[in-house]
Amino acid sequence: MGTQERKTREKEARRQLILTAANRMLSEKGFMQMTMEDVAREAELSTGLLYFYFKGKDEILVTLLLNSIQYLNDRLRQVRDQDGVALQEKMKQLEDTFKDLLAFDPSVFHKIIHLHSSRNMEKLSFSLIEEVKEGYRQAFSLMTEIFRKIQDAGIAFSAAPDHYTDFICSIFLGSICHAQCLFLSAGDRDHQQQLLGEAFEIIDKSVSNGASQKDRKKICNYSA
Amino acid sequence: MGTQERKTREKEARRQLILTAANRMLSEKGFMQMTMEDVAREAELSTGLLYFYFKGKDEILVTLLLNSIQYLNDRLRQVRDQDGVALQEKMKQLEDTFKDLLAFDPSVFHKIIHLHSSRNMEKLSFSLIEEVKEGYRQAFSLMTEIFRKIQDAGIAFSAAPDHYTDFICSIFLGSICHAQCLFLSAGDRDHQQQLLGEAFEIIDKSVSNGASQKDRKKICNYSA
Amino acid sequence: MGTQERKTREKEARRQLILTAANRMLSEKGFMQMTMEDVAREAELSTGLLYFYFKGKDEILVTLLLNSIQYLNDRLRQVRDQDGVALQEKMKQLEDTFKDLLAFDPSVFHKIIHLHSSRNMEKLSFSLIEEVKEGYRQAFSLMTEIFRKIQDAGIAFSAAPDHYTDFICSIFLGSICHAQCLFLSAGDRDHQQQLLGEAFEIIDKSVSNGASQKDRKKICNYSA
Amino acid sequence: MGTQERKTREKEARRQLILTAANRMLSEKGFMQMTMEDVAREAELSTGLLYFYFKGKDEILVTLLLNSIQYLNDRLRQVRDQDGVALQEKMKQLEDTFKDLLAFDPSVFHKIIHLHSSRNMEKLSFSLIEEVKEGYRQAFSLMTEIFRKIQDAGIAFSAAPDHYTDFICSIFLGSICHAQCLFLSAGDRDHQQQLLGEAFEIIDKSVSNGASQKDRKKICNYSA
DNA sequence: TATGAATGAGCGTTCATTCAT
DNA sequence: TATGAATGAACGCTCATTCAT
Repeated sequence: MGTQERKTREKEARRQLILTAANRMLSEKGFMQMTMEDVAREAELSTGLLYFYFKGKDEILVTLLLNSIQYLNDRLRQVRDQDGVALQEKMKQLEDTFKDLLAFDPSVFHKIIHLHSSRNMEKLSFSLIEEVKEGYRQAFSLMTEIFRKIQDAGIAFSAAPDHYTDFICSIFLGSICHAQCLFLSAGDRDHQQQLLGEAFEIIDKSVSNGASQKDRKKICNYSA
Repeated sequence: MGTQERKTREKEARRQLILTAANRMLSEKGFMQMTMEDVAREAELSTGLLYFYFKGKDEILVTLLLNSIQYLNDRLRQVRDQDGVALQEKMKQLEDTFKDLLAFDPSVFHKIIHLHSSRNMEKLSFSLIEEVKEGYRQAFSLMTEIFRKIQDAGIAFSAAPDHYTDFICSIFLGSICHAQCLFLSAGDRDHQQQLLGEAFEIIDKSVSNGASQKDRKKICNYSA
Repeated sequence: MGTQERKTREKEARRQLILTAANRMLSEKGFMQMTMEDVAREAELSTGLLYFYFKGKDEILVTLLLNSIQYLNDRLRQVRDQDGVALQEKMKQLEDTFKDLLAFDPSVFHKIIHLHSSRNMEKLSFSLIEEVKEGYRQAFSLMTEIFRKIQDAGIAFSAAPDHYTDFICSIFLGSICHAQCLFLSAGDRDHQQQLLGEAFEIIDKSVSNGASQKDRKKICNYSA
Repeated sequence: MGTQERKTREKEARRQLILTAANRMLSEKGFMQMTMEDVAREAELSTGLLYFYFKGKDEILVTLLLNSIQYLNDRLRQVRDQDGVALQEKMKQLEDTFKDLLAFDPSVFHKIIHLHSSRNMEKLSFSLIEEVKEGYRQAFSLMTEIFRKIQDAGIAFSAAPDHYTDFICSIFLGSICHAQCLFLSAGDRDHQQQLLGEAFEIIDKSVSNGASQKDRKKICNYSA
């Protein structure tokens, strides 16, 4: 019935409310400094209610991370499935994907970091950890497929597709981290997007260069 | 006086004892899980004494980080100042520098991460923060100098030297972080060095490619 | 009216449903570990509804205890009123009564214990406490009557009937408690009934012995 | 050195201070209602310090229980080893032992009860649980030895010594529990000692009766 | 210098109870 | 009657830091 449906919707809305509030506090204070009371206050709810919707603090974090992973994978799937585009376009799409992920979740890096902070996973349910693992695997797999497609199109990559996946992942994560170092040393803000952009620029050029040696004609247009 | 000198030396030795112990615990448990009592036990000292040598937990962390930054900068200076080597050699030296940094301090990444964890710097003394900033600046500056030298030697870089600095820093930090993701998703160990190696391989090739088009003769031997 | 009556009946049925569920959870988890949500889930009702039928968690416990007390008193009345049986038979009936009480409510001991746990009675309504008191008094009174009858029949008891009441009550409660100690120390199960049986055996024999000295002829058949 | 020794003594004194405070609060409020802050306040210490001396709330309880068990076993050993006393004396000594245990630790019953409250032992260290088990076993074993000695002396017991052990244990525990029932129903205080006394009186008489039939001469004086 | 006992604020979490619907 | 989301006080426990000796 409509009533039942509305309730379900409202419950989901509450969950989202909490997640949004947690995300705000997470960006503001970091995971360790964020208390459940912070989240409750930000969401204008009682602390107890948080535990009605989530098993605990860690589950909130992981749920948020899973959201971001899903966002990334959705975008990666689009990039993979979109045919008839030029190589540079594919790389540009990848760059935009990561930039948008960063806009979608500015603290995705910190979520990943905390999740891996050894002792924090022990309290998580097995299935939730599995979801994260699966999310990671899908992301890696999708990226590798994309790189393979590019390579199959004749572009001369200097390494195997899965190495490119690792390479791009490292650059994504590293750009965020290095941006913080720059922020500390120079005081500027928001280098993340910029660093990512510059890194992709370097990669793009080197790829074009590499490509040029093999099959320059094939660069512009290839189909899956 | 000799006595005074000996005292100073012994004090410094104690500090090192604590730092070494802290480093061990840091690798073992991570910063949040490491308690001051852990450090004291590992150093076979009392907790109270830690506060005689260091202002607090954070200061220990930052001191350790400064050590690692200094190690890095020393190495970078050597790379910069060593003349008469081929381009590939310079890149290889850079790669080795970072790999050695990782061996020298396996938890350097986590130190950086924690330092930036927003609220953790408030308790630190101004001068200590300045030291870190200065260390960062020097590292960036040294790397940029190195890249500039390479570029000056006629190697066709696809970007400005300081962008390469950011690029390499990102890759260094990102490789460590991504290695953890791989560890979670695949269960393998110790991808850090490997990922870093693969990343440098990709860069090397692209640089060679780029270089080859411009001035292949100049690659092999250049002098500052 | 019939409708009214049905409603009353249904309401009582609901109460019983809750009580039964609570009893199950009580045996399974113990009072402190049993949450109201446990009870609600077990009864397939909502938590809120529990508070329509009962003032709170403690009231459920006490209501269950009252049930068991009533069961005991009903049985004791039967033992008291049944004439023309031998002495040993009376003692056997008493033994069976307690054993059946234990079967009827395996957690009666824990209910009693919790009720007495000092601060737990403060929240209970005056009348409910009075009911428990009255139930206790009736049980003690009934048992004393039974012992008096036995004594009046010429059996040489070594103590006054009310002392025997206390004695038997202590043995009943103590057997349950001691069974738990044995369970902890030896790991065996279900000593309750056995301990109770052994205790009664000891009592029986000593009573027979004592009796034999005075008036053995009167043992076998006496009437109230 | 003297200083070291004094420190050790003072530390032990602190432990005792906490245990004493906990015992007071335990009698006053019961285990569940007693908070660590209560104990700290009563001992005029900070809550944190409690955790320096004890692993947690449960460990305090068990330590107190172990104290009482040790007290009991010491007394039982004395009873067992004292030769050349009459049978009645042995029984009287047993009675006094339990009465003194009750005076030594008025809440020993509640400690036992809580310990057995299923889920509470999970947090305890294995060795501590083993100590309790061993304490129980020793008590049972000592009592059984005592009863065997009495029986060997020619006293006609109506049951095996270990059944008598169970019997006496049940009566001890049951008397305390039943005293609470009486307190609730009648409002009187301190029936514990009295009930225990009455119970022993009943047992004594029945034993004397039983004994008289076999070997009255041996009652008065026997040696191990 | 060195010790380690002492502090105490703070946090994650639980759960009996209430209340809007 | 019935629901179940919402409340919020309470508690056990941790640990960086201090301080008397």
